[in-house]
Amino acid sequence: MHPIGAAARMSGVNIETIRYYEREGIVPRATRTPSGRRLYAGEDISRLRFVKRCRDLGFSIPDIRTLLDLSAGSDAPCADVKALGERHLRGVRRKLDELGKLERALAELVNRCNTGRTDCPMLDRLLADSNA
Amino acid sequence: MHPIGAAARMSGVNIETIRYYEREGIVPRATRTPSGRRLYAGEDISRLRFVKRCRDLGFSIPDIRTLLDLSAGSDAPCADVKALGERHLRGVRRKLDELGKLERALAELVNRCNTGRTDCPMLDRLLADSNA
DNA sequence: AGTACATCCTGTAGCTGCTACAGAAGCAAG
DNA sequence: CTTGCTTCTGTAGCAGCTACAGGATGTACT
Repeated sequence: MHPIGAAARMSGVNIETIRYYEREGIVPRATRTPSGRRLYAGEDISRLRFVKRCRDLGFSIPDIRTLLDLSAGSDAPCADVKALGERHLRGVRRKLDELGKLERALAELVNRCNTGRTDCPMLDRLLADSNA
Repeated sequence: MHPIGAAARMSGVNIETIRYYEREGIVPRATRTPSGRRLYAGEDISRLRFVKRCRDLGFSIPDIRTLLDLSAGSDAPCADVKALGERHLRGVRRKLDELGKLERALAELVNRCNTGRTDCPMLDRLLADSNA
């Protein structure tokens, strides 16, 4: 059994975040020492790692809750997990697409800027009232 | 002079957001009718549009403040504007890169899922304690 | 035993950029 | 004069943490 600091190091989730997850019910309440300090067993740390992996993949907290529920079920309903993953993937691709458009627009704007003179094509564009 | 609803329609910035920008000092305090309603002139609406364009390009509020200051200066320091744009562009590209990695990882995970059976490769991966 | 220092506790406030109320007041049309 | 739209202020909420403050506890060393 490890105190929260060790659990944080082992899981890659930081201390404050672990406490936050506990408040939110993402991880179960830790057992405590007589003085009230949290203690984590191996499976608790695995769960923290699971949550961290999901977060790194961009899953939302509600999605993670669902994934945890699914993984806790007697049968692991792969179809549901896959559906959730696919939905999330579509969201990620949409964002990727939007960010790509943004990148192109921004790059074009920055490229116009030839720093030689004082007047600024980028600023002019942003300030222009026409949308042409 | 237009009331806030018209200003919102004309600028594409919604009413609550306009008031928020005013509170934050992004746009100057609007003049008011005797009864206290906000009134916007053409230049106010241009400014709102400027802010909107910047937000659409992903600039943060502090960055927009800087851009507004730069554009208000007697000389428009193109070099500074360009530098800010480039810095932002680097940030966008970094995010794009990260999101791309995430997309690949997620796609691989989802692809592994063959919904036929009850046990779930994706979940297994997320749950696994090894990082192999 | 004393003391220094790290770690931990709870509870609350802050971050970004809005958005969504509630409850009151003004305004325009029939 | 009533109906219904718009606007007002002020406050709280969203996501997902992060950063305190102020106190207790644990550990290591002298």
